[in-house]
Amino acid sequence: MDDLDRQILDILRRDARTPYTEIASQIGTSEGTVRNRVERLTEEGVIERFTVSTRTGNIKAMIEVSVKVDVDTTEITDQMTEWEQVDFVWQVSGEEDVVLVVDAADTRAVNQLITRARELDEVKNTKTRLILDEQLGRSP
Amino acid sequence: MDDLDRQILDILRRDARTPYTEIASQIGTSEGTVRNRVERLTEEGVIERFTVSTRTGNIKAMIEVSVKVDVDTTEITDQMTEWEQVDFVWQVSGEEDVVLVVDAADTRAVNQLITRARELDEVKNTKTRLILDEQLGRSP
DNA sequence: TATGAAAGACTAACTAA
DNA sequence: TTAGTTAGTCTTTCATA
Repeated sequence: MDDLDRQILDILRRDARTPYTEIASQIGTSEGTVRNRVERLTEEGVIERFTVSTRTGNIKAMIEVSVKVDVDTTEITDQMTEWEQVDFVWQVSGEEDVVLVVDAADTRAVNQLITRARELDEVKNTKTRLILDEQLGRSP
Repeated sequence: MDDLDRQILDILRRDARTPYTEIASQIGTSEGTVRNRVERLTEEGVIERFTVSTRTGNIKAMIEVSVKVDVDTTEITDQMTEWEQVDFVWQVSGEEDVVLVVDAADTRAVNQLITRARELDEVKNTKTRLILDEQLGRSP
């Protein structure tokens, strides 16, 4: 991972559809180099996936979930990935064990997700935060 | 937003490089239809951006930051988006005001970010959670 | 919804470090 | 031996009917 890699990632994070030729001219190298490096970064797992970030609804939120001590958290998270309007399911350290990042149509939909989580026997408690604003960082 | 849109988004979320022709054949429509819909979804803002998700380091974490009451949070978040290894900066409701989603080389790098946040006069407190596992949801 | 033109990505052969 | 370049070819996208 050198500086050229970081510049490529920076451009792709902002627009993953930027043509290789365009990236190449921005960072002063050839199309082939960019292509080879993107391929390498993908193989190495530095690039996890090419994706789209969406906003299907009006509300983004984090639902923090505490599960009971004797429960295999992965069992819960596997279920939650199947729920609609859930973008990410994170297992985290700290007070709570699972964080759902959701993109919901409205507050009612968020509430339904919270209810659904609370209805699981394994879930002790939930805490919800609305994401009021999201800014993209510089990452690499 | 009908079912076809949802199917397209579902495919793009998993691999945003899937050719329109390939998407079309998967969902039983024409290339032109897929292209027009992706274009529309992008214009409407349902697709926020085409991007890459990366794992440049070994550690992903959330750093929750409380700022003082009399501070304009946006001033802080604008700075934080410039910090390296920061993927997202969220302004959130709840106990804390800002959440940084970071992708750091190692625990030391996470610690440096925490220190950097704590050094800001406007910051009251921080709380960090490691993201132990990330799963992609079904979202739309 | 087709079709052809234009843009972009890929192959493979080559060069340089 | 590895990274970078480039010309030619194939694929995808896009505009038009």
